[in-house]
Amino acid sequence: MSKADKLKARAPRGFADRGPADLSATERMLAAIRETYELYGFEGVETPFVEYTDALGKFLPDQDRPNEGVFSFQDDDEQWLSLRYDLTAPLARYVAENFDALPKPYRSYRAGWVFRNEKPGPGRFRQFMQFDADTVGAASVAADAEICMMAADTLEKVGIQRGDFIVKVNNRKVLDGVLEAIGLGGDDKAGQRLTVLRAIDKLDRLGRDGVQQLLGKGRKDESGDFTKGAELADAQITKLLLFLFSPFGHTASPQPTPTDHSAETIEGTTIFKSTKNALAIQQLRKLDFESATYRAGVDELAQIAELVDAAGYEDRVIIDPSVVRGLEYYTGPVYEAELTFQVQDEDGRPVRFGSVGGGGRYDGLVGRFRPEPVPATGFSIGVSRLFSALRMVNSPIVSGQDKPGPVVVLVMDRDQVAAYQRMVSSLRQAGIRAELYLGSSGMKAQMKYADKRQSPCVIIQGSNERERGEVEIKDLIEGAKAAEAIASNEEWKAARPAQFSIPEDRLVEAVREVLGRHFS
RNA sequence: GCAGCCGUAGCUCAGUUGGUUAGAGCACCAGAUUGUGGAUCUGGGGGUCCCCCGUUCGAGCCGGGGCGGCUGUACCA
Repeated sequence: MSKADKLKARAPRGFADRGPADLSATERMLAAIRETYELYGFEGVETPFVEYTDALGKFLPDQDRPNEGVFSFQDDDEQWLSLRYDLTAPLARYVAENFDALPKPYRSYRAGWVFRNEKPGPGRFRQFMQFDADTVGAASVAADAEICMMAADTLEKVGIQRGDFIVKVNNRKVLDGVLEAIGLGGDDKAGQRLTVLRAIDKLDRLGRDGVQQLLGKGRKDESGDFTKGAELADAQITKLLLFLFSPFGHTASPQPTPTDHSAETIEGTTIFKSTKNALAIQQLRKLDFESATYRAGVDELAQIAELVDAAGYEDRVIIDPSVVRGLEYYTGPVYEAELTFQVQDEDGRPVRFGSVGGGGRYDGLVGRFRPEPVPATGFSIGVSRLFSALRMVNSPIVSGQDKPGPVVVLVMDRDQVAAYQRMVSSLRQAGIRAELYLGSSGMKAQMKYADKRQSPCVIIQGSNERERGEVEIKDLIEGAKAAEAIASNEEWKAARPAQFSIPEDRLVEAVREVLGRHFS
């Protein structure tokens, strides 16, 4: 059979395998997140990967494009099912289904895989993990403030330094109020409102000029592709910019970014960067848009600011009116956890990491299943994104030393496998990772195998040792160090560095000693 | 989705105006060493030159279409 006839071994586009190093590092990171969530009083819950499509709330697949955005399929009874694309909608379903039994407010966390059927890119997969925490049944913005503080604690817990991240907070009511006040209220303006929100959402990436273009006629990107704008009048744009930059400077990071300036001039008014949430609230009140929604939203932000400032989080949880988040179901406070440090990619170009998580209040979601309205708020961490960020800053939680490989018992004589297996068993019974070499190659290959497995040492017993009732232990870590000084192969072989012989009944003891040398 | 760039061994890449059997380094396997990781030397396995169609006596190279990758942009619960 020629190679062309063989199946090509490849993971599907946008799906990734994970090796042992990733697995254990991810596990450590998840444990740290879980610990923080637990500390705040949240409890675990798990829901399935698959939900009824209508429970996910987006849209029923139509016949032509049943998998637009989500992975969907039909059950025996014609019911549409979908792989979940976030953890919020499934939680809403769970809470509604178990409403009477759950304590309220119900506070729970869960980590899990979610799936999105869209074009993958670097660092962007069709299967990825989220780690959420939600408070359901609490209308008070104290719940929102708490979740923001918890997000900050979580990032520190996994090894992001204070100052290298911020949790930005805004309120959809504020945004809605501003849009209303500049004449974009009403159902007929829904499309335009959406375009405006999308433009605002891009502030940190495109900067003020880009957003200004998108609010007006539109913007052309580097490749010459044109994005149609919201077609707002200049007066409307000015008001929006005044709003966006009112507590100006809160997307700031130690390094310059497109949005990081110490002052901004809009229509002759120069606005200086403020660094205090209370000041930001003052500014927002000063703008005084003619909208009850706006004032209610600012009041909520003021409460949140007061709570986080009182708890000493004012340098990490920051009011920022440019945060938009999802366009689908958020109804009140929205938040976004952003990493503010810069790193270099492989080509040495500076890269900003940006958002590693976000969330907000979704008061309408559980209510879809219930006769009564149920307020809820929650936060979601993009586990994979956070993980690669931690890799880049070398957080000890992901770069910590991996556990050593197994002690490998070499097979010198095929007819002695039972004896070798006995050694393996005695090591295992002593709690030491160990294995018999199960391949068919010679000794040299077995040494290479042990090396690749990161074995701390190998056990050697040929006929010579057996006759004396001994085994040889070769310390591979020590040996590798010793080898650096050896140039010729003859010397290398003769020296047998870091190798010693012991009576067979002292095997466990001696291996323990070797392990103790390197992994105390 | 749209736009630009790109596609030769597991990886990084050479490959002349279109001309024998397509190369290198690294990696892998084996031997030198009948029982020792590294280094060195020698040898070996690996390719539908992304795919299809076309032009040509002849295509890795030229043309068209497709697929895939990267970058930007759009969408994003």
